Amino acid sequence: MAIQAPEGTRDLLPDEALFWTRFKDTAAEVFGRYGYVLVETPVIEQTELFVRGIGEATDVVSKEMFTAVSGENLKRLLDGGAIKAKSRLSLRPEGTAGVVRAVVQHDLVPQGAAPAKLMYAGPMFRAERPQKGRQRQFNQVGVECLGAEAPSIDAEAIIMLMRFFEKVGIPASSMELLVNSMGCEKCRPAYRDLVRAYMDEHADELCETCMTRAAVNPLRAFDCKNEQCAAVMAGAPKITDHLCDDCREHYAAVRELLDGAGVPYVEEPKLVRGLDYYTRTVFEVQVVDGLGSQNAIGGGGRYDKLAEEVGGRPTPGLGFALGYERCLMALEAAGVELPRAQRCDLFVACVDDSVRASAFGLVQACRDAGIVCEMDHQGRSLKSQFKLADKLGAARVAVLGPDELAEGACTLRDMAAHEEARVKLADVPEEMHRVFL
RNA sequence: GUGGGUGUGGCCUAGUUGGCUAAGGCGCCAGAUUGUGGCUCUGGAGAUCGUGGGUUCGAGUCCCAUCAUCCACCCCA
Repeated sequence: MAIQAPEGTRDLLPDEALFWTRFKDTAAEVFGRYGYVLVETPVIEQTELFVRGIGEATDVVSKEMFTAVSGENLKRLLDGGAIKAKSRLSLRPEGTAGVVRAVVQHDLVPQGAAPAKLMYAGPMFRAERPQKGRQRQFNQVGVECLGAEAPSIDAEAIIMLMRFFEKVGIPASSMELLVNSMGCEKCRPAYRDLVRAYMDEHADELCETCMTRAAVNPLRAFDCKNEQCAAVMAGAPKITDHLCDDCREHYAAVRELLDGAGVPYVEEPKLVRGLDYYTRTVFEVQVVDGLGSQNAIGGGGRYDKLAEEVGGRPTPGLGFALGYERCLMALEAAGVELPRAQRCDLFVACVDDSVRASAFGLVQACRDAGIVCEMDHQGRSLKSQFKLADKLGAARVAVLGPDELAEGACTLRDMAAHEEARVKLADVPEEMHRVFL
């Protein structure tokens, strides 16, 4: 049997590859207006980075990472040996950890400096079972702002995320922005204990996994899809009622700025993110339909302690990631069509084999002049050359036969207008430019 | 990792309670008088029915396994 792409991966064929490129370009253009510039970090990082940054207990790290080691080190591991920490590598499951690592490593935020605003776009890898809206290799576009904790940073990032979604064609009416604050290391532990205590009181009404969560990370219980759990958790203490003064003010300021910008949002006290590094502001953008049960197209938040986790000096940070494939599904649900990658401005058709060399020369001259030009390479009849030209969407067809060649010209046909005219071969590139510019 | 659905030419499908040379549409290729497209018509190529076993006189149709895929759980973008 022919070899197929690995489970949960897929090929971006020409039309989509073009769309993905434009998607990234649009992101760079929109985010660039807010001062964000592109960085490229490795697809593999030391496993340690993700363990420390994202959190060892998170699902992403504990069971969804692809580990990468060299063949030689793999042999050592299989033989029961040990390898150096720096040789333990993983394919990145998300983009933030790598960018923050790069910021720390290259000291992009020296003390007293203006914040670093960075964006990235590329594949992420998670060893999950694929389903609608979830693959093992998928593309994300994200931004990270390090070195500023002002609520205006949170607000502008959220605003530009919404602006981007609208720019690529996702109807505002089909999106919902959820926001919440998760507090900081000062107020969250106390709140977490409150939730845990509440859950213990209702232990007999909650599912098993939720009770496991109560011990490890009680906040995750808010995500449980079990109806009864959801009902019980609806009565649990809300983080927004237990924020410290600083966090409450910060959160209020973010909302005020969003209000001022006219960006609609829904406060969702149950919104908790699955990655350990989040503090204070968290947000998520969901689409109403078309995405199955994976309805979040973007999400992020503040992570003021992450730089320290990775070994840097204390540096506040904020970022978000958006899923390209999920956006694509949202666009398809909205009826947006992808552009065609293949195009052709001019097709040179040969009447018989005697003119092929001349035709080849004409094609080459046009290409050198910047025209997308093609000819037949399979000895097709003139009739089928026209069919091919039509299929390629050629705007003009240059017919080259013994008659034309005798006078150093070709018959240039306007496919849409059904009109033809004799044009000197040397004048074809110029004529094409006249038509298209 | 767990659960369920699906797997027929490049694509989408038909295939009745297992039975004559696996059917249709799209697409592809070639024609429909003299050097020309998009519509229409005609003809043609192309499938050992995901793979490997098994039951049977006989299996695309039943059973098992395996692979792939889809959907859901978990979790995330």
